[in-house]
Amino acid sequence: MEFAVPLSSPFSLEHTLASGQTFRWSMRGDWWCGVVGGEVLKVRQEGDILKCVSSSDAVGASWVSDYFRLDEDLEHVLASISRDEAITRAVERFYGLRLIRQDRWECLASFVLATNANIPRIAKMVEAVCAKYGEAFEFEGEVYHRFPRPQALADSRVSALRGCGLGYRAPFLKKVAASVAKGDVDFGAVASLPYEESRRLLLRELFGEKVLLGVGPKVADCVLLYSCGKDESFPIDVWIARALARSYPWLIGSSLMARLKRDGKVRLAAGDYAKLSASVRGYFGEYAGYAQQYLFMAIRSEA
DNA sequence: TAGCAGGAAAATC
DNA sequence: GATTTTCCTGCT
Repeated sequence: MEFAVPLSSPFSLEHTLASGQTFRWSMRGDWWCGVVGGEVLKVRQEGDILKCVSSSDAVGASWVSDYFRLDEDLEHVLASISRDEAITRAVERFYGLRLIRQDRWECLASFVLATNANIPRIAKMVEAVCAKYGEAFEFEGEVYHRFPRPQALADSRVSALRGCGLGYRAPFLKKVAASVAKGDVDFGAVASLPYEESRRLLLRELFGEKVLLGVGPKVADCVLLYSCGKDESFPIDVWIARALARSYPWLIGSSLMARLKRDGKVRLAAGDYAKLSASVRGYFGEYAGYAQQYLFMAIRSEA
């Protein structure tokens, strides 16, 4: 079906979909094309209108508006995070970038694959897994694959997952899928809690056991930010750590700063992550996650 | 807690 | 072409 979604608040489709928060979108001709909500969605921005084509009525204007969080007041968010020159420059440059509301299981599974990989590689791994384990369907004469159900990956063989180029990530993905398939991960409960508690719950610290192998603090923060509506979540990857070291040295503890300078590597020890996360969230406030996304784009664009 | 391995693709030289 | 790096976590 074809439909249009009017934009009443700033939005940049390009910056939003190219910001590394999601992995199943690509440019095909004039359209951004993705498989979301179990359907194909093609989107093109023409000024303050989004032109859309989807493979089902289920993915219509209200679905698109919810997915891109179009009813939320971005200007308010950006005013809130613009606390210094570095972030203000990033906001001006990538104005209209929005955090989107992704499927929770897909987001979790995708970021389990993200360790020690770059964005093109993550996208490749995700597509390979979808092609092998996701339900195939046809749209406009082409074959697409839905994101696999948790059970499909839980039932997979680790060796077959490795065949998708996952390497050591294969057993982690299978275990995470099994936990989700079994119902051990209550995403609804996670999403309903305040950030700190939701993070603990997702990491299963509340239950005293670690059910989710392959999900550390960074992956947990990505899942909370991109799929659970925790806008203050601030995932810290190597790029963000570099950006912080350069533009926000006062937010980084002196001992961590000294270590970063000493060996040049931006590898955060377990305790470092928690401290840095708290200090950055304290600085940027309730929309720290947006600040993270804009800073990520800014530092990446320099490379 | 600090150090290291992991596994393959992309980026860089 | 070889080497380094890569949106990190788990193990020792």
